[in-house]
Amino acid sequence: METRVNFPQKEKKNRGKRVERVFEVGATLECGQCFRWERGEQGYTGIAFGRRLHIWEEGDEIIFDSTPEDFENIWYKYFDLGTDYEAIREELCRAHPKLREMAEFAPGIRILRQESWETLVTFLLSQNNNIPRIKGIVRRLCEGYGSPMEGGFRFPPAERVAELSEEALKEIGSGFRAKYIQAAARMAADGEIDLNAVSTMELGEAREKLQTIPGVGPKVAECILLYGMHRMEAFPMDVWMKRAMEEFFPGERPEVFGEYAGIAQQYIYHYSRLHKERFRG
DNA sequence: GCCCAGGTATAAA
DNA sequence: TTTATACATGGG
Repeated sequence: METRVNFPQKEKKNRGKRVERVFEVGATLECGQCFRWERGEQGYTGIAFGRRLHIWEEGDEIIFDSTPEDFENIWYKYFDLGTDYEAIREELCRAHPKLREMAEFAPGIRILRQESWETLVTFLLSQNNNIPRIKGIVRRLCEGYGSPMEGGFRFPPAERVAELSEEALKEIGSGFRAKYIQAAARMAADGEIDLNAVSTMELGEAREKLQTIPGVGPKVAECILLYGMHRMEAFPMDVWMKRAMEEFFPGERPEVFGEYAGIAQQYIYHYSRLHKERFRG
């Protein structure tokens, strides 16, 4: 069963034939915020919240190969379809004109609402690692220890991961990060950290709490807040972001972007990766 | 084979 | 408080 959702392309006034997309599937799923989506011959396939989805673009339409129930209950929220990104982007670009040039490379990028536990684990794996390899480790973790479901495996819950030995976690290729995953799982399973509670804490308090998890530093904490708890004011800052910030917004702090700093960050990050050579130092 | 990866913990300056 | 180094591994 398919759910067809129309996202009309809009002619942007005063800018010739440039179009504004409010949802670009590829940019959204390949901008380094998620690790369980695979590109196929047509579109992408992935699993989240125990459901599998095949999604692709057809002209102005986004096709969700799912039941209407799953679309309403899961994917609508997962892809944050209730948020008006076009309005936010316009507001951000008006306040920060230099951002406009960068945002134009991925105007339809969206911040996913991923599961917080999965986000914690995948970004623990991200440290000093690369995206293809992170995806491989996550896939082996799910295939080995996630409960089987139609067309794949669920992401294993903290209680399940907490049972695994450090050796078992190394066997899937996590390397020195195995001990971090194990500690995080135990903390989450024991209730030493309540991710649900953290998601609603005041931002500074939430950052502090997340960084009590071994292996979670300022960057990973920010990724968990933005991608796994939908705190839009969070601003993950890696080496590429720092260079891009220095060039486009010298002397500025992430806070200048306000309550939607996370979206601004995503435009800047995407741009800096498309222009690697420029920011290679 | 070599280089590097959406960083962090730890030690040293 | 700032700066340097190890870390496990395999994709490119």
